[in-house]
Amino acid sequence: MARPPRFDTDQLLDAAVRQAAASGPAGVTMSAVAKDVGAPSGSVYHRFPGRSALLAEVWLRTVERFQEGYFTALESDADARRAGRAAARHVVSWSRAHPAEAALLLYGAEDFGRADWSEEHLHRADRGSRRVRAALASLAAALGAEGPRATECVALALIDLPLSLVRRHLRAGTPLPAHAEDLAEECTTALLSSLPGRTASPSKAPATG
Amino acid sequence: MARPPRFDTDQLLDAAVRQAAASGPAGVTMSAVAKDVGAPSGSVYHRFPGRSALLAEVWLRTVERFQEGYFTALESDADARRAGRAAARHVVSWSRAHPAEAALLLYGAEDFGRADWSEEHLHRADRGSRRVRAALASLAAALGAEGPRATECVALALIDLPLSLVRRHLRAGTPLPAHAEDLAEECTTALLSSLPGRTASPSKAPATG
DNA sequence: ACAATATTAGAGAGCATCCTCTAGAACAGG
DNA sequence: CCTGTTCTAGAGGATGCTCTCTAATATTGT
Repeated sequence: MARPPRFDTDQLLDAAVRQAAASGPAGVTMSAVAKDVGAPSGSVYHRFPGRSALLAEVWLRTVERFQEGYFTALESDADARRAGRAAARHVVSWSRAHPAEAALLLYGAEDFGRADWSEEHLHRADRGSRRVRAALASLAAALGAEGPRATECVALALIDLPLSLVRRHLRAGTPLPAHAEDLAEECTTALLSSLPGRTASPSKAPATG
Repeated sequence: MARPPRFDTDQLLDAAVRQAAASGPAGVTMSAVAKDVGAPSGSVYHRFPGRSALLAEVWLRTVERFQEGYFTALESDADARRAGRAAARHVVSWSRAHPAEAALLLYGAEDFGRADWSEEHLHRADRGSRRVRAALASLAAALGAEGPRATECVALALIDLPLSLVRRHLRAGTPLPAHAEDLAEECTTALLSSLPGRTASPSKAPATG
């Protein structure tokens, strides 16, 4: 007993992603999103209580969609080194498959107005980052390297480094080259092989790389 | 035969840097800068023809100040590997010494309205990036690795990776830890040691690439 | 002292955006 | 058909920002 929606939430968020990729988080205005899908601004406000909510949702949806495959890759292999390589590849290939959403990932939650988010949105964000931190720490432990410094190095290898590669090309406007996944994997391998405190020795499995 | 300025260019640019570090490039508004130094908006427009010019100047001044020391580090040593390590350290230590300006470096020229820049500003920007590309390519060649892929890997090792380290802490709001320079150097060393096509050998040697 | 000039000072027009508000349209169920 | 709910539709106020314009002011050289 209700009128079916002409513009649903995902449709609006898709438009928000396009805007963010094109003009940055600041370009995600309620009117820009409305115009993008051909809706009046009232329809956008019907779905989201305000701009902060829209920004939070578009950021969280993107991050969660990315993390979905990322965790799968991270847990794809019992060997920590191989799992790390798979994760690095995933960052690049996911970005290749979803360039607009990848452009979003290059920003941070602060750029999407985290300061104005609701409790619930903050909670969702925290949940995600805690999960990432835990996975990275456990992978570092599996590699035999513990402590915050090792975890930081693993984070650099498995997240920041592949993202840098993507950022470089998105900023330049050039498409990701075909060998980008290989390059990311190689670089990650190199970093993991020189973890502080260790040089190279498997956790439970043999194999170096 | 002229009245001395109460608010000079550098003072206004310093305020712009503070604003950009605090609220991103979008937060650099003419009125925010004016209020920051306690000047009326007219004084800001007396120095800069418009917002695009202010954004261009603050971006270029920051990049050029950074590059000044960066190139010195890159050319500090005839051995390419040592020079690369010095460059990576410089990225981190400069960011530690100039946190607000480092926050700016984490953005890109596009975020500072490059699309609206004057010919001259575009020229200054191009000049800088050409010089960086040249230095990286020459360092890659000195390492015996040629081709765009090797250059890209060197860029990752000498720029993006140390910047990622800085970004991680600036985003989190935590200060750069004392060992950050060491960590950057180690990671860069690891990457340089595994350049595509090579593994390890001195500077002028034949090359595979 | 006087003229010339660079600069401050700030009001206000023009514009875009965020958000509110009211009116009505489309559809499911009785 | 009729009722109730969800949603579209878009006008309009409030706010904030860019930029212009006029007038006043401080300083130097003569």
